[in-house]
Amino acid sequence: MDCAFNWEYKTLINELTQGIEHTKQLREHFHSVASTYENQELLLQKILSCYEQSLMILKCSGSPVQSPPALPPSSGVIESSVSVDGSPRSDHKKRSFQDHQELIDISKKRKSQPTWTEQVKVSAETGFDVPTDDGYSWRKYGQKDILGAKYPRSYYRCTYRHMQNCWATKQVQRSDDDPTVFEITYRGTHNCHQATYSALQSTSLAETIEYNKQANYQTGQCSNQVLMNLKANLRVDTDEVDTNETACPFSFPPTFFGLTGGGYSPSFVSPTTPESKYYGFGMVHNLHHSESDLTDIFSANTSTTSSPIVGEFPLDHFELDPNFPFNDPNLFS
DNA sequence: AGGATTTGACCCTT
DNA sequence: AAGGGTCAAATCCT
Repeated sequence: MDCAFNWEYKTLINELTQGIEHTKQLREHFHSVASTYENQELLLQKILSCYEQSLMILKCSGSPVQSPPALPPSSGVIESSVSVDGSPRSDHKKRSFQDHQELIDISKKRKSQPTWTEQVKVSAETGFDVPTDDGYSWRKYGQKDILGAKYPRSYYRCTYRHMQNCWATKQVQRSDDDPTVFEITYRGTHNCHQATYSALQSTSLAETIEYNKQANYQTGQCSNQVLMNLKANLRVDTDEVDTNETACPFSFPPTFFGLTGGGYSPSFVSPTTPESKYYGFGMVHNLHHSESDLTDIFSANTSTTSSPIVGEFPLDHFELDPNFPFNDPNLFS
């Protein structure tokens, strides 16, 4: 059976089921004295979102996601401080053909990574400082003056790049027009262990609408990426999917689906957050990714399947930290 | 001492 | 060739 269709079908069912569940909850809220307007509004948004997602899936079903090509032999080795033959990487001039080919693969991979931006406004409370805590642990690896920009651009990569082969990066650029606004460009998706926490947060909170409105409905376009985003964040059973070829081990930061910083509890933000300031503000998401890149995305992410850490997030099958706050009544509300 | 950040140099893309 | 992205040695911080 066609994997993409299979997944779309399941996602659709899942969306509609969730819509029913939310509607039931809303009905209960109507009969509850304790129910607040905000809660009801939130449920309404959830329901609307389910309908919108379902519609989107139906619209997109005309352009099914293609199965990814087999990985090139070298793509499993993404990057290391030494080359294949063990020589130091700094010796670029003597790079072998194999190394060169490897770099090309890496380049392709990076280029095809899903990319989206957030505009984050900081406030006086945060000291107008760089918004660093988005639920993930980042390490700064570069800073660069950009032509025509007043402020330098900072480059961050996932702290667990080498430990867990997580290739997510982000760029932080302060806005020229409004220095309190930071444009954060995320590239690639986390497949490190912290992604599990964050993905769970994203599903535990209802503010998943903002992203979709801003990034997808706004453009009126139907991207396969959207489907993959859904796949990464919804409770879809992907058991029947061949994980070697078509699994989409994506998980997006908690803000990716419009989750605002104030929406999730700092108590379980990131396992380790060196840059531990907490920011809460509205964000605008803007996904930009070409559909033609999809096959590369699959390739890029399937290359991580050999890793012991799996970023894929079908909630039915994930592994959880035993300390995870399941008892939190708001967790799955 | 080990990890994080800074920063100049290098590489790749356009 | 220019500009952006990344690397890695040097430096800083805890």
